[in-house]
Amino acid sequence: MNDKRQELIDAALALFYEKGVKSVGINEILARSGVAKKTLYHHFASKDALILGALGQRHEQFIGWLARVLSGSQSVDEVIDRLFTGLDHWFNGTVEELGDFRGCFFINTAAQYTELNSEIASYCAKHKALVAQTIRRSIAEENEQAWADTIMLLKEGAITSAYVGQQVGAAKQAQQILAALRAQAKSPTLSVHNRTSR
Amino acid sequence: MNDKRQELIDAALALFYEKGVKSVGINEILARSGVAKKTLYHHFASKDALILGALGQRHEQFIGWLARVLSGSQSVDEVIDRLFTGLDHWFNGTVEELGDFRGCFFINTAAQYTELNSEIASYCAKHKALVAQTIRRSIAEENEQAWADTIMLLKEGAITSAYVGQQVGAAKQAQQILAALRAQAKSPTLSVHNRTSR
DNA sequence: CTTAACATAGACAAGTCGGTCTACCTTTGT
DNA sequence: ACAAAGGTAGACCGACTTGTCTATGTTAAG
Repeated sequence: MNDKRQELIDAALALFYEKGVKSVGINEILARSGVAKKTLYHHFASKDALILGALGQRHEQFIGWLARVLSGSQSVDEVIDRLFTGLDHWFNGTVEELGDFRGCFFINTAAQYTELNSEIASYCAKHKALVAQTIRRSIAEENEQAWADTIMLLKEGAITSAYVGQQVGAAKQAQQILAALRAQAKSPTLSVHNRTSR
Repeated sequence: MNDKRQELIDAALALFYEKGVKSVGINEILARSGVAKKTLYHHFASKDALILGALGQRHEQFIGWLARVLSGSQSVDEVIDRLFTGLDHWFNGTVEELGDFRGCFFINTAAQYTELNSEIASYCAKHKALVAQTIRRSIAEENEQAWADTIMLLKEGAITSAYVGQQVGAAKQAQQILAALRAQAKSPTLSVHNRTSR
């Protein structure tokens, strides 16, 4: 049976995201899930393994949400519009799928596992790379895919500004910045910033 | 004497920034500083108070570095150039003043103190606001100060991308984006993005 | 010289941590 | 019917946590 394993991951992710991985003990996860300690250590070798499981679960959740938000986009402009509108909803807590907004789970977790080569820090970096890939693939125009990196940078800035800086309007701000960049890129007379590099 | 207090803060900040506030115990700070436990609790009411002290110290450090980097700037373009060149050096570990790059201490600490109204989370938000203010004041042109928010957003994105996403070139990427935005803002024919709003 | 402030080392309290283990129960396939 | 796999409850371990306290030493001002 994998359902005990799943219950553990669900409880762990909820608590980890709410309070931070270092602030949540094994026993709290057991109490919340109603699973016995022995069962936990039957499915996971250690707390770190459980954290990786929770990261994996959140990764699926987030990429799933992202893909749904971006699906059917016909242009870079549409990708930007959908993504940052979605982020705005997330920041304001109206995306049940992602839970109450408490910043990016991967950023928060990486901040607490500082050994750079740790499996956990690597997973967080990999997640970010896969998010970038998802954005890239949702851009129909092949010659515009370099926009994915710009979008990512603004997205990271918006998440951090919204959470740590408590700027709830950060997604809209980022969206305006991207709108300006797009307007410029489309202008034939002003091609200072050529978007084919990188 | 305040030098014991200072030694404690120095040791605490170094360890907290390197490993994260939750991963460092009081005893480790005492061992590193060579100060007695009783002395610590003479100067600080609790570990949280010591964390606030370390945040305060880092705030002074960072604002000091920032002001120095930005000092003498004559224009928004110059502010952007100096700031992101400085960030690039920081990310690549060539700013001894700020220590080995391990992301933003305030972002990392906020990620571990998730009660939104906690003194620690509030301090982190306040720090970000004061950084924004420092940037705003370094912009000579009064009608251009709204650029500070844009610069902040890109700066936060660059820090997070560099640390969590392990993209060492994030500062340069942000700088290119800002260069494009500036080029557009200066173009008389293309004023889609009016920079007086907030 | 005395007194007060500040320092030291480190035992100790009281609790939490991750993780192991015993003992028992339930489900499932052969 | 029986065995194996997976479950439960929770005692227990050793290490570590923040914070208090005793007992002693040093420094400086009046």
